[in-house]
Amino acid sequence: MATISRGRIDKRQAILEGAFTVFARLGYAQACVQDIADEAGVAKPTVYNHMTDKATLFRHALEAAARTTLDERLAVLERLSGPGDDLRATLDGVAHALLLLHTDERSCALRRLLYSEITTFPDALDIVVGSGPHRLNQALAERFARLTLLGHLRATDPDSAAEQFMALLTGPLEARTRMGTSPISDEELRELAQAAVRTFLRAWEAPNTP
Amino acid sequence: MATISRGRIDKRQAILEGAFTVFARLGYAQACVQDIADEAGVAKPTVYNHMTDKATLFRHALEAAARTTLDERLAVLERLSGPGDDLRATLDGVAHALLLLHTDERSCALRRLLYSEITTFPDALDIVVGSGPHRLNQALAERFARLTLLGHLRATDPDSAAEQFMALLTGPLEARTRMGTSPISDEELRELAQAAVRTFLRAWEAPNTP
DNA sequence: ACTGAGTTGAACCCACGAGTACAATCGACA
DNA sequence: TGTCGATTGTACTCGTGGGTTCAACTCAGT
Repeated sequence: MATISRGRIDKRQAILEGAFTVFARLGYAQACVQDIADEAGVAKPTVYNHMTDKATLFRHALEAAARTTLDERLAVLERLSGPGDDLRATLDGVAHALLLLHTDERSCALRRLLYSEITTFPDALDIVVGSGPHRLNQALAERFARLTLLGHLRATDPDSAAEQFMALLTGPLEARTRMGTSPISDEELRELAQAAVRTFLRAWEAPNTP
Repeated sequence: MATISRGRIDKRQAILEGAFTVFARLGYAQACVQDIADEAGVAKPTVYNHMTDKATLFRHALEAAARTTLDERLAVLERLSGPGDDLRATLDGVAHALLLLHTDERSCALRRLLYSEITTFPDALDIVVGSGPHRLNQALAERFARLTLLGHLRATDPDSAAEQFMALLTGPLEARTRMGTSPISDEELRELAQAAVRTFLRAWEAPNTP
């Protein structure tokens, strides 16, 4: 088992990472197992030693990548726990960090893969998003609810607030980065974050701030 | 030429439509030309009579579908030309119409295809988006600029306003429709539209409305 | 009826890639 | 050192699908 045979550095991990890399570069159908094996520095039969199928290899690679990016984002949201004296500055920071993660190579590739294979792998969305945007929105809504209790935000639906915050943040990116295929400067990212926060606060900030 | 031989109803059109249907259902790589020919009610060599290649067939199918959906959306934006006595009601109507188009089968399939093949067809984005979101944003920004002159909207960047309006509108959809794979009720669509317009106006409406 | 462009069905060639078989090898552990 | 399981390279089978060929056919326009 992978957890015991540590003699040669765990091949399974290398296979999963290589698989994600190649799938991200070529898409599911175009990627051939030999390429993946090469990318992982492994022989083709070894791949089939660990994964029964190209399809399950794909699923596992997706799952691993999704878990990684979700954890990164949740970590960023932690900053909203400490209330902070300057709400706008805190939100700006969080927004910028989220945009950085959102424009990450890994993240873009994952979204592309999900979009592309959603028809041939209907369960891929459950694998990835089952712990994806939903959990993220939920966590964000939780923070917003707390901010509402502290009198910083309007006392309306925090779920809707979280939904719209993420929309304001990531929506404009698609057009500007050509769906994640062209890079974007850090300044532009920072401006986008500030613009999103500005609009968000104008609409959601509690009217009676002392 | 296709413009002359009208004897048998234009095959070219049937081929393009069939191609888009099959590509949308299976993705580029999985779709085989025979399937497309069957879908179009045409023999395989006929396909190659009109299109030199599977790749160019793909490009032309994308282009045709993109032109269609763009025209539909631009038509909706026309409603913003007549200023209208009730801005919110007008925006609600436009937002709802845009959401309907955005959740259309054709539209979702086009987005999926674009996302999936953007790496193997880097020029696909130019074909589609060259007359896609950019032109739409531009048209919307134009209307917003006019509304600003009429004193309805804040006198700030109309481009940014258009960008954020579209983001507020379409962003929440992705999660709710599971990337366009699960249907959404018309009521929910209407609520989403109103929520987006509410937030948008709170942030962008001119402060001194008589 | 004659011509010619476009269409059709069927068969064909060829490349590519998933998955397997096998003999040789390596590394850990007794 | 000897044994065992995992790994490796190679070579193989086999299905699939892009693209082509060709003879028969259909339907204008004359």
